[in-house]
Amino acid sequence: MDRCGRLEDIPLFEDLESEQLQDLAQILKKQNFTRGQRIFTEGDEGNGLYVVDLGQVKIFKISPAGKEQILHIFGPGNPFGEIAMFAGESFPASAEAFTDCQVLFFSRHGFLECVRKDPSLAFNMLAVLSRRLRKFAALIEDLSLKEVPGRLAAHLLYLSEKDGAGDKVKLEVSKGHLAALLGTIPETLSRILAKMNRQGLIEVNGSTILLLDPDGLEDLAEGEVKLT
Amino acid sequence: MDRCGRLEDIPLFEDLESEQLQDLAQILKKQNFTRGQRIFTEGDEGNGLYVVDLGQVKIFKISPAGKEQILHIFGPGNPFGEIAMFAGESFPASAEAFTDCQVLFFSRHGFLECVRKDPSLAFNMLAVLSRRLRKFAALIEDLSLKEVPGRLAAHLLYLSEKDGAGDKVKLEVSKGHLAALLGTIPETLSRILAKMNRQGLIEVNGSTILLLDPDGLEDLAEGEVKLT
DNA sequence: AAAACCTTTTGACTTAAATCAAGGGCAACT
DNA sequence: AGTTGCCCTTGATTTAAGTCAAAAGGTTTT
Repeated sequence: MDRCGRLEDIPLFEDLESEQLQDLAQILKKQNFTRGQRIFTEGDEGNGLYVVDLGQVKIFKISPAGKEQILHIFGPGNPFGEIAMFAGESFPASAEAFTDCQVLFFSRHGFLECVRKDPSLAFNMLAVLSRRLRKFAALIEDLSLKEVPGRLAAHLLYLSEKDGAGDKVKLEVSKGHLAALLGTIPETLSRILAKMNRQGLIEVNGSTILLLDPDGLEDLAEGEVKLT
Repeated sequence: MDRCGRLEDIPLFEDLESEQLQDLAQILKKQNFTRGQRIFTEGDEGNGLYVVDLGQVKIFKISPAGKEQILHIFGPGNPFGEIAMFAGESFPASAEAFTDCQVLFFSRHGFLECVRKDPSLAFNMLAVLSRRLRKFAALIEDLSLKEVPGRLAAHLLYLSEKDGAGDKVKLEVSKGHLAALLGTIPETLSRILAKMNRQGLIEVNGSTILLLDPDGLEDLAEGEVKLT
């Protein structure tokens, strides 16, 4: 989705009564942010729900030492800031514009009203939250039980599946950001890419990566083999 | 909560119409498990929702090498297995009886029917999922951005807050399990406890830990100081 | 009380990944 | 063309934490 022309094109708002769509359209406010601009910060009080309309938004945590763990990079159609709506009021992580972007903002009260009225919206929201829990569970598993090569292999396979583009994967983020997504640092990522390259698992060309040995990557991702 | 006598005592079912409570009571099935018994395994098809009635249930991931990351230890009143209900069908992690336990099981179809009928149930479910997302986000932060002493310090402070028992914390799980909860191994945990002891941060007596220097622990948890 | 079992601790060692520091490649701008 | 700045890579080193092995404490069983 390149842009959310109509509300009903947003997965979260699928199958909604047109009455609710109108209500939502009423309370919606568009906001613009430039690349790098902070949308909200961990700990801030959450006053509503955001949906990416245009561009990309990064959800992340950062340590005092400055190391960053990216939790999500959301594109058009993805809601964020929802946790604060349903549990407590503070944001559990920070959000900033990953690219110049436009977001739709729905006030807490108005949105909750709509959820209460339309079971479809509640269901869609439950589906969104469940998918994110699943994704987080996978990330926790990666961080706790896998080493960086395993995480990288899993990520590459995930990308190749998602894009359906065969064995050629095009990174849509810089390698530095990929490192933050994998819970490591650029230097380590660089070394591991080089090592995988040497071993004939992949072929790296700038931000294009050719998966030469998907089975080998699978073994790495499963933790059955080590990258020697 | 020591046991869920009535459904309406379960937070998830708070504020429900009595009609829905009756529906739920209809479809509910009680199941018993003995300590260590598997309830379901990651990847299994999810056919319904569980709620702990008696005892404790462990939700976890395990690596091929046998290292375990515990995601939750749930006591009475806590639902689990819900992600498979709302997003995809497979369980994202495994569940086993942490103690002998009894769980309530609600079939997928019947439960979804209730959610559709009663907005309160949807809301309660959204709150549950949101709280878990928040908890997972914190765990990801810990694993990615903090070292083990920081995680341990954070956990101890969390326990002391939760129990409200001043500065004396009683571990309800073995140190081995605490290690798996923190994403490390017993040896490492043991060493770090000993080190914190030596530095006068805590005083360990079996499974009772006295927090001698909460501020120092706070600094550790925030990553502002290192345990030398 | 002895045996068997499980948990925890301690020590010596290895290893994965972070840190520190420097250099290389590439694009944008002047 | 040259400079600036950014991103990426490479090398040397440090460090946190995992591994392996053994011993010490406890608890339950027989």
